[in-house]
Amino acid sequence: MSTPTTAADRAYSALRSDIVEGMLAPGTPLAEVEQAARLGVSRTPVREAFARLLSDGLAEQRGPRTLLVSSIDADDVRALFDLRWALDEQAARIAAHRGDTLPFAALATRLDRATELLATDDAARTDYYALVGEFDAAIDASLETSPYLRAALQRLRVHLERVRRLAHDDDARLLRAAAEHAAIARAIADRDPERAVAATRLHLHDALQSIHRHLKASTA
Amino acid sequence: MSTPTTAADRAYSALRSDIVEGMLAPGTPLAEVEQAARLGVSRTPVREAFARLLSDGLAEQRGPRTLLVSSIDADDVRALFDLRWALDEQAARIAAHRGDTLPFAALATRLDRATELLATDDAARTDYYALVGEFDAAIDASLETSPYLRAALQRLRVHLERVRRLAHDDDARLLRAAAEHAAIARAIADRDPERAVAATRLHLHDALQSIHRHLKASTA
DNA sequence: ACGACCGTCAATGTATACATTAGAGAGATG
DNA sequence: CATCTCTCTAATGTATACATTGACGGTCGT
Repeated sequence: MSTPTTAADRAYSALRSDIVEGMLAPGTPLAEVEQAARLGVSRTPVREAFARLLSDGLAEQRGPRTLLVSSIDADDVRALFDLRWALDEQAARIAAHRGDTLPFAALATRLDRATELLATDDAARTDYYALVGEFDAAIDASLETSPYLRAALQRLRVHLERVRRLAHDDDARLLRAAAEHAAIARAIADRDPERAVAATRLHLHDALQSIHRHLKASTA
Repeated sequence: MSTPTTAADRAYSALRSDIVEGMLAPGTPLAEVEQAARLGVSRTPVREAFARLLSDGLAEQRGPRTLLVSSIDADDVRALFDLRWALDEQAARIAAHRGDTLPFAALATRLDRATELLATDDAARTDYYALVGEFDAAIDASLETSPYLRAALQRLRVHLERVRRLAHDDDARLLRAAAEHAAIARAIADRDPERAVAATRLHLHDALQSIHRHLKASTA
């Protein structure tokens, strides 16, 4: 009962976490032997993990034989949002059309409550991020009949989490983000696709601006 | 000079082609030993190829240890278009904003000419598909600064080609498709994002309808 | 001193051997 | 006759050995 999953899966999860959490910094070379030793497995599962990271875009190839942790800068964020805009908008539209209204209604109220909490207690960040996670899960559930879109969204989210760690939201931004998320959830709960799309656009616009402000500030 | 690429790459390309072209039918089991023997390499590169096919969505897992060529039916097509709609629309918008106008202007005229040709010479199918390929390449070129969107599009196109082989366009449809494509190209060449998006929507709507008609006809 | 060229070797790419397990099929049982 | 279990095998998952190549450091030339 020690290894419920395969070694390749564990290697992948470990590396992926290390990259997303910044433990393996962008630009770090990924060597099979080194990681195999670190993770306590042979090169074979590590190799498989590297292939998946490459397909995720978490690693990139430089030259024919060297793999690096992929870089992520302000320009990547903009490029990421070019895709996110398309996917989130469509996801919101579909969720409003065919999603289960109940979870979104519940999330809307909980997000509103979180807005109040965040105003007073700044330790509620974790709760808010957990709520966003639930929101994403609710979106995924609504996309049961759109597996391709759902898969694209899930691939995207890994990168977005990386960005989130890079550009830590300030409290004021978090407050507005919660309100924006609540607006999206409510529009979906009301089965109003147009409003859901509009609210999503608003959220993405603000989120991108906030991130860019942050990155510009930390670069300068 | 016999192997310019790695064995894993060749195995992947071969399997991918076989799946897209229908030589490996949906539902066919993919066994490492069998494919290794067929392709004349060891299991290792085949294994790597399988991993990539899985991440492409060209193969799917049934149970913990069996891989099948992924199925594709009318419902998959609808799901595929849920994603395609989002991506193509955004791509058209961005191409109209920042793309090189010249290639699109050239493509527009060539597509119009193809429309005339298709009306008389039905052997011009190949030419038309080649033009669409060039159009896609021009879109990709316009997305140089949006690599995430471009990557998502490229992943999607493999599946679309599979659909195209599944539901062969009839001549009438091809004619309209060429005209619709020309309209998109012209809108992009004119740097008119809104029109490009509208033309894209029109094209996708018609394409989806045509495919569904075809599939319903062949199923019945 | 700076750049191009080249040999070394360490890391990758591939094959194979070993360990493990899922899945097909025989047999038993209701 | 269907279903369930159990076995057994053949395939996968992993490790390792072998082959191959390109990244790095040194040398040479200018």
